[in-house]
Amino acid sequence: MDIKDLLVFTTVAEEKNISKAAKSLSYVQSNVTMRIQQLEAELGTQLFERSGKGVTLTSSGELLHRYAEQILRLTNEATIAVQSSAHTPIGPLKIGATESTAALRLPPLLSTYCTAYPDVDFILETHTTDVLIQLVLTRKLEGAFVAGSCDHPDLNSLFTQDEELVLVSRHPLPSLYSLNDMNLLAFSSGCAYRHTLEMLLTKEAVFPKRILEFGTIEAIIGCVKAGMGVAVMMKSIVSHHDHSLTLTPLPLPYRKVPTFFITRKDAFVSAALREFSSLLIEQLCITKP
Amino acid sequence: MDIKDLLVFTTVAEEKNISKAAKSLSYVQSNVTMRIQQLEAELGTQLFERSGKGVTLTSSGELLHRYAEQILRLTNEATIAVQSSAHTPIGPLKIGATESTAALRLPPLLSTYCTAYPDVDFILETHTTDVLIQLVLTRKLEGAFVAGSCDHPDLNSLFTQDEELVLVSRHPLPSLYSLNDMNLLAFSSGCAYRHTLEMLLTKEAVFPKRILEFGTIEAIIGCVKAGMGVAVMMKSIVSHHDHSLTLTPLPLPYRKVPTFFITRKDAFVSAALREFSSLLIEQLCITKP
DNA sequence: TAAAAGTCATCAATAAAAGTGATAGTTGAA
DNA sequence: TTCAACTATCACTTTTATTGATGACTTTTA
Repeated sequence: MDIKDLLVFTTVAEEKNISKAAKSLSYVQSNVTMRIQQLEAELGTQLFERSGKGVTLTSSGELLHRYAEQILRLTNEATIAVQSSAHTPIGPLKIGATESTAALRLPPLLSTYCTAYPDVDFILETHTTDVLIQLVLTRKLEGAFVAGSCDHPDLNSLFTQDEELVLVSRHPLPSLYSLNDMNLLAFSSGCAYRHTLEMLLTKEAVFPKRILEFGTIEAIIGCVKAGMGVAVMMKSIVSHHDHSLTLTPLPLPYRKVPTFFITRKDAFVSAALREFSSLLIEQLCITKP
Repeated sequence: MDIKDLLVFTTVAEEKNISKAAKSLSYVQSNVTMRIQQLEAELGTQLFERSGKGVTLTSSGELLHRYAEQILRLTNEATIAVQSSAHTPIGPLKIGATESTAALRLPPLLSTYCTAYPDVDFILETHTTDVLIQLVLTRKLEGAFVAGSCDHPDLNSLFTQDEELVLVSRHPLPSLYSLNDMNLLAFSSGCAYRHTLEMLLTKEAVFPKRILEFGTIEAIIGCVKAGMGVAVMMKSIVSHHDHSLTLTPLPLPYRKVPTFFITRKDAFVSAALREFSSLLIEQLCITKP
C-alpha cells in the first residue's frame, strides 16, 4: 500500500466513479481501474461494489477510507511542516549550556524566544563545558553556551559576555594562600571555572587539602555556608543566592571568563537555530552598549 | 513522499547508518542513499548530517521522523484491519429496519451482536419497507428487515417471523365497517402494514373519512388514545405500550405479515454481515421450535 | 603513519512499475 | 432496442526503482 494508492482510492471513493476520479487526478481511466484492482488484490478484499452506474464502497472499503483520510492528512501536514522548517522555526531545537548559564543568563532569552516561536520544542541540556563541546561536535546539540574561548576548527563561536569569577567563602580570605589546607568545593572535572582555578593554584603553588566534587550550584553554596570549604563561582550567581558569604575576586588574568555560544561550522542550520542565534545577537546589542 | 520512502527514512534514522539500513531493508546501499537524497530534494531540506561515521538526523529530520512513525503505524494498522475485515467482523455494518422491527425485535439481537463483535460499528437506519428495499438494491445498506415477502431477483430474503396485525382503537369496533367515516391513522405511504390495510379496505369497500400520516409509533398510539381515529399496527408493539386500548385482529388473510431479512445477492458480504446473518439464524432456531 | 575497514556518493545498466490509448463488455435509461 | 455512461482488459511506452561497480573520504588498527 502506498500514499499514491490511497489518494487514488479516496478520490474514487468520493467521486463514486472511476472515470471521473481519473479525470480529476489527470490519469487515464484504465490506470485508476488497475490501481484499485491491485489495491484490492494486495489487501485481499473487495473495496468497491461495481454496479454499472459507478462504484460504491463496501464496508471493507469504508474501513480503509477512514484510515486513508487520516494517513493523507498526516502526510500533507508532514510535508508542509518539514518544508517550512527550513524557513520558519518549527520542530525540535536542542541547545546546551553550563549550569551557571542555564540558571542565570538563559531564562530571559528563552522566554522571549518561546513566545516568538511557539512551534519550536526547545530542549535544554546542561553539562560541563567539555561535554558540551563534544556534544556539539558530534551533532547531538545544535549549539551550546560554554565557558572559555574555544577555537576548534570545526566550531563557530560567538562571544556573549564576560563572567566574573570569585572565591566564595564563609569568612574573608586574606590572600590566595589562605586556601592552603582548605577544602575546595567544585563542579565535576569538566567545569571550565574549576579548570581556571586549578591553573591559577598550580601557578601560585597553592595546594588545597582536597577537592570535593558536586553536581549542582545549590549543593556547593550550601556547603560553603556550612563552612566546609571554599568554592569558585560566577559572581552574579552567588549574589543572587546569598549575601552572607564573602566574595573574593580572583587575580586579574583569571578573573574574567568569557561565555561563548558555539555551533558546528558545517552542520545543517535549522530555521529554529537561525532565529535563536539572531535573537541572541540582538539581545547582546541591547544589553552591551 | 511515499510510504516506502518513509520506511527507508525511519530505518536510516534509527540505524544512524545508511549501509546498515540498506542491509536491514535488503536493499543495496546506493539505492538507500538515492532515496534519501530524493526525499531531501523533494522536501527542500537536509534530513541527515553526514559525518564520515554514519549519519544523524537534523532537526528537520527529527520533525519528519515524528510524522513518519505515526504514518507508518497507521498504515500497518489499516492494512491489518482491512485484510482481517474479510475474516473477522470489524468496521461499519449498516443495517435497515422498519420502525416496528427496530423497536421490538432488534434490541435483543443487537445487544448480543455488539458484545460479541465490539469492533463493529453498527449503524441502524429506520425507514418504511419500500425505501429499505431500494436502499439495499442500491447498496446503501448491507441488509434490512422488511415487512412482507419480497421476491426481487437481485435479493436474498430470509424469513424471520410473522407479525400479527391489529386494529387499534379507543372503543371496541363491532365490525370492519365501523371504520367507515372514521379517521385512519397510518405511517407514511411506504409502510407495508398500511399497504395491507389499504388492500383490505378496498376489497371490503370500506372508506375511512381520511388518512392521517405519522412518522412515529408513539404519535399514532397517542392519537388513537385521544380518540382521533383507528390505526393498524403490530400487535406486540401495542401490547408493550398500552393496555387501555381495544385491539381488533384483522380478518385472516391479512392478519399475518411476515418479516424478512433481505440482502443483495451479488453484493460483497463483509465478515460483519456474515456473522450478523448467522447470529440471526441461530436466534430463530432457538426461539422458533 | 600506513594499511585496512567502514562509510557515503555517483553513475551506467537493468528490472520493475506506473501510465497510456484503443477496444471490448456491461448496465441502466430513453 | 438503442444509446450513453461506465468499468475491464491488454499491448505498448514512459517513468521510476534497484543494482553493481567504483571512487572519495574517515576512522580504526597494526
